[in-house]
Amino acid sequence: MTVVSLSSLRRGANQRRRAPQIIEAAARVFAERGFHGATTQDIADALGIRQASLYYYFSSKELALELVCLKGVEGFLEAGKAIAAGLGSARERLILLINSHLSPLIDRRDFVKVFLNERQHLPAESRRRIGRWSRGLERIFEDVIKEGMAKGEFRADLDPRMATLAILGMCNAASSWYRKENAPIPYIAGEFVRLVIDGLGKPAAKRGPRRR
Amino acid sequence: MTVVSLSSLRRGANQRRRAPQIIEAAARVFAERGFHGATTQDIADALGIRQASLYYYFSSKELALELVCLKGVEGFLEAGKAIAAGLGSARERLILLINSHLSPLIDRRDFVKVFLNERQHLPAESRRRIGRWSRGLERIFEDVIKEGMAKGEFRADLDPRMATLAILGMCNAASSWYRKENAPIPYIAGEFVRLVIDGLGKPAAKRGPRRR
DNA sequence: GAATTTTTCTATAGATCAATAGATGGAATT
DNA sequence: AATTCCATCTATTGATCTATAGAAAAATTC
Repeated sequence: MTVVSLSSLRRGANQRRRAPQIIEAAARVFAERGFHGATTQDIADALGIRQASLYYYFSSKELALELVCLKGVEGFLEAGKAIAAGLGSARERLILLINSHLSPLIDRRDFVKVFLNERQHLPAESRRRIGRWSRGLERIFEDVIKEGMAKGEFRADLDPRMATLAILGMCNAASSWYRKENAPIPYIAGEFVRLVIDGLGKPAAKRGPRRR
Repeated sequence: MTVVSLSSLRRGANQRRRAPQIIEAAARVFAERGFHGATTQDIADALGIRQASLYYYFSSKELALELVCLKGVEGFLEAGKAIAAGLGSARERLILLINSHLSPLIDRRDFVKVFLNERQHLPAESRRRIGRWSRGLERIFEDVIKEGMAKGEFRADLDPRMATLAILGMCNAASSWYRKENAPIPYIAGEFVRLVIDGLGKPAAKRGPRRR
């Protein structure tokens, strides 16, 4: 009789325990040197193992890039959807969107940076898949802006597409300077929100109570 | 007696007549595939010549990148300095800066894109040189914003550094989507200006005449 | 049209890099 | 202690890519 032992149940679950570390090292190296500028040797060096040993964890350098990009996207994916489905005024939701779009930088800066800068080098299929998702996020922003225009929360003469691209560009750029500037993400998000909602200019009237 | 003929005067001036074309092809290929993702063969293919023939025009692939980046920077350089030295209110000058920062996209999109995305792969020395210039441009924006705050044209509670990074991020991102969206640069600049100055939100008071 | 200069070509060297194959060491399991 | 499984290693192949050398062709000049 073969008895299903505890250890045999665990089998497979324990496989490639170091995989997360490996992918994180890949993210770091790709973020620093770019996908094509980085060699598998660089990744191995960052881990203190031999180049060929990496292939125990991924079957190709391109797959490593895909894994890194996926982890870079996840952060946005989770947060964005929840907010899109949630409640609140357009203004409130835009604030949440900007915050949630910046927050993955806290603990996944390299993954996000690689996703933003290197996804173009993914093989065709996964690039399309990730591109589709990317457009989905743009739409979430755009829809909230349109809603705000329709409800009179935002100016009616906006071009919502331009506004979306402007906001996303602004937020995404943070991935490249977040390391050098040392401002905490919630602070950055706060400044961005005020800039996007109110602009640089002084309000026409004396600073009065804003509709809430 | 050797007479200095017209042709001998012209000598050297006529050398490498095709150089601008070669660099433009390099810009196109670097913009599309990234510096390390592009091969010299790709550039040669874009020109319909042999790979080795390129080395008549530049002595290394890295030098080609440098030439492309320089042409990508020039556009900003010229315009930015003139505005910084010019007259006008902070608001007016910021508007000019945003316009002049976007305008090189019209006729040098690939050069700008390569400068923004691939300058990190330049050899140390030229990277530093270009980095120094880049910080110079940031300062131009930041100084105008500070001036606007001091003169009461802009809100006093801004973080001028964050505002600068936000605006530059927004503008620079345009280099990556300008091709797909088909909006003319002056239109994009106009939308960005309104967004930056006034924000998305409706002014607190009824749309009144703004101070000019 | 001969001479000179500019441009492009062929051929190839030399280096780097991703990926495979198979061996080895070590931990866990029985 | 023997066995099985996991992780890493050594060694190497084959492909790709930059860059050089020198010949050939095309254009320009005299």
